[in-house]
Amino acid sequence: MKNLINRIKNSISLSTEAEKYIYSIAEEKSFSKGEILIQEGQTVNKTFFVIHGSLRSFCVDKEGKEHTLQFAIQDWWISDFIAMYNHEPASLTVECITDSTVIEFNAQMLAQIYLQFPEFEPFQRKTLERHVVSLHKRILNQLQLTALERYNVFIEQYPNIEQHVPNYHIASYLGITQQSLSRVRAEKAKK
Amino acid sequence: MKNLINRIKNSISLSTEAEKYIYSIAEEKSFSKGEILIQEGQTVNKTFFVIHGSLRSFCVDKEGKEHTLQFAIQDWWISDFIAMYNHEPASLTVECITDSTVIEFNAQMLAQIYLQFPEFEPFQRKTLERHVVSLHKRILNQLQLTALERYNVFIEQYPNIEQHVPNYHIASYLGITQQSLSRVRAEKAKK
DNA sequence: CGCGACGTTGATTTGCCTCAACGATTGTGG
DNA sequence: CCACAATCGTTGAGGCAAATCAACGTCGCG
Repeated sequence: MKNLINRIKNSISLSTEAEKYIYSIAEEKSFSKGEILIQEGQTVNKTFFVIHGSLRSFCVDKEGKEHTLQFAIQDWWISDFIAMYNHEPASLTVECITDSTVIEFNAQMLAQIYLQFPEFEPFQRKTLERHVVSLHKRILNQLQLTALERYNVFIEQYPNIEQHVPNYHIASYLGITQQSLSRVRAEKAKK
Repeated sequence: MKNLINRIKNSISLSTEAEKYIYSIAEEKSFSKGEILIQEGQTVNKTFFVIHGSLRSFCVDKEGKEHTLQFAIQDWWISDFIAMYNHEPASLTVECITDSTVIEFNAQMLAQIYLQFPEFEPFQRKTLERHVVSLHKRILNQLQLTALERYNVFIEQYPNIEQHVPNYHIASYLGITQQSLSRVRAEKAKK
């Protein structure tokens, strides 16, 4: 929990009351590998801040294939933001990849925080701006890079993550098959 | 300009002073087809709200190919958000596709607005949330849909735009070549 | 041990790219 | 008003990167 408070304090000054409020709407929870934090189809009233471990959000297409939208490691937020911001049922599943500890926020209560403590607005605005930037970069990478190049960018962006998450999840994030990723990695290792 | 003011008023209540401030930092401008609003490499201190017409942002890869990140039509915002939010030189170019009228904002002055008129925060937060949602959807589409399906989603999302923007720009947004799009459209028309 | 999960490799297919040529349309200068 | 070039979309031929289908090796675990 300290992690998050410190991150916020780096960005804005936090009153004691506001800090108390955060503690009142947040709950530290642990999940083990394979557990589902958000299930496709359900109403999304939670968002998670990762203390340690790794999680991912993904959708399942009409052929049953999974496509990873996001990985989350320490200090990242994860949820089904499409569902949460649009107030619609989840189209994504959020799954625990390795044993993890997260801070779970009730989304409704979190939305209240801006009314009670407007000082959070700049913090959230900056978080959203960073999120937009990373999504723009991801789209540009997808448009202009080859599978190998995207893989290289990935392992640079998520160092060490490959040791913890299976390759077929990484493949599904990069938009290729597990087999193609295997070949790409073999090719890369040769050089 | 009225468009934008009304949009804001739909979302938040706007004091007379705040409305005056908006007018003071915004300038309505017209650009003709082909004009460049933001040039790759330059410092980005502008963001645009579209009154009418159409624009796009794109990057140029190492082989000289263009990749369209975003189209903007009436009531949309466009800029190089990567550069603007990260305070770095533009990696994108923003170009006028058809003769257009936009409201140009100075990015620094716009950033000030939140200090002087905190009531703007919720408006901007919602704008950013919608932006994140649309980017998430775009990434999911790119991961799971075929070229034809992506094209269908595109013309649903931007109705009428195909009449105004050349097909090779649409192709570069979808992540395929102009020729492939041509074949996809021929195939679609047959059925 | 035997099973399931995961990664790799091979053979074949396929969707899209590349290169190239060719109409149709539009705009421009003589 | 026409000749011409430029722009844009289409179509064909061939090639390539990645998908698909399938088999197999390895590792960890009940």
